[in-house]
Amino acid sequence: MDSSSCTEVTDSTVSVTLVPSPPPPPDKLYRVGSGASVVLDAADSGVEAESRKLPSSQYKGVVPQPNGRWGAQIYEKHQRVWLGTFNEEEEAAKAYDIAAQRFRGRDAITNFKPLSETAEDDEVESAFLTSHSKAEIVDMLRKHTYNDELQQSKRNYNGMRSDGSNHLISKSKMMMNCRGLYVKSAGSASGSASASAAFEHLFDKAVTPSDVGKLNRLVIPKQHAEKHFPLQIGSSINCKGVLLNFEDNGGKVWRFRYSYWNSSQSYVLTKGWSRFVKEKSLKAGDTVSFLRSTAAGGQDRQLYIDWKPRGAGAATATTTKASDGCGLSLFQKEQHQLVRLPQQQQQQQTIGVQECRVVDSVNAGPVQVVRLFGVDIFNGVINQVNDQINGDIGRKRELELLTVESCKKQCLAAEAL
DNA sequence: AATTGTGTTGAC
DNA sequence: TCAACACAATTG
Repeated sequence: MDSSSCTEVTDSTVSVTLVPSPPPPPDKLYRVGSGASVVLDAADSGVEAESRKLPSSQYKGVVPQPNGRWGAQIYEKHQRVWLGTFNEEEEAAKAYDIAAQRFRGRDAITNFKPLSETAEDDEVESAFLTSHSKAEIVDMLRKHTYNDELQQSKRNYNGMRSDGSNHLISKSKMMMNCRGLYVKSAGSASGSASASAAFEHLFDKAVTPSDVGKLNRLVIPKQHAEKHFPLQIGSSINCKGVLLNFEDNGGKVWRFRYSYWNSSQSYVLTKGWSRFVKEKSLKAGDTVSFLRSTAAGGQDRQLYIDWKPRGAGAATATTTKASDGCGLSLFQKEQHQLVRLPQQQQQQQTIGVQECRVVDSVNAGPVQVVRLFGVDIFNGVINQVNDQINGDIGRKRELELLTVESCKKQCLAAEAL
């Protein structure tokens, strides 16, 4: 084995000719069972042999999943890049198209022709694509947040160009982005509130081996949990808990399910936590800190999470673990009016969602960068950086990004992503 | 237990 | 490159 998969390729733009989109597959097949070799098992009369196999997709880059869903994938450098799973075959096909355009250029062969309706939109989308690394695009596809992010970027683009300082908004907004791509209803509208940042340190916890182990959960010390993250009875304590969003120093938003485990009588962060551990390479003994911005609204408690290596004080998470880019400590630099994030704090059914952000306080270093929350202030730069990162140096990071598993299921959408 | 998405292989 | 198939790794 060589490089562990996940290739991040250089931005070569191959040109292929476009293609008439393949005929829409009218028939919906349904499958059952697990495992590719499954069998519906009918009587076999030879001809029926076909029925035991998963139906192939008529779309390029789309593969059937044992459970009836569809996976999307694209190849590059002899390696497969997984684009996620989707309920609808067309969604998967679309995901492939997007990836194809990002990976192979505008003229890449796609399932459906133009990505966007109007020429202008198409233009914007292309720009959007190229302004993000392949890994980012893939990540969005896997998380089903692509559409949203694209929308956001469009808004920012229209609404505030020519205003020097808005570049960052675009990014941060995108990071905060939450609704799944299916959400059509209720829309946009929501204004934005500004988070004039002031951070309140909630508490720290030195993670235990089990916090970073296979259990995929972080135990929140009871006293802290009850004080800072009270679970509301009706909505969560009994079932799924709530989803909390945090943003890390790289500007990445992390969502963890927070709930109470009766069995162990403890408060825990579950879903999503393992990913954080993995990406940050958290080791037992390291410390995670939870913060909250005291926003004007008072009610909108944005949460942040930070972490530092065991050694305490100085080491820089960033350096050590290359995760999310610069460690601009919010604590120090704070007051970066980072600003208005879409306040879509919609709550869904039993699950409540809160917006939070994570910060890396460790690195208060002299970093004087133009990166805020890991985001470059200048768009152009973003690309370069990304592409560099994606070069050899950042292979690992790329990997992480790609592996960062995805929120599967649309539940996410439902769950308020 | 249900699902995802990776390992692999063979066809193109 | 690509998709089919098998199945290990993750999540729920």
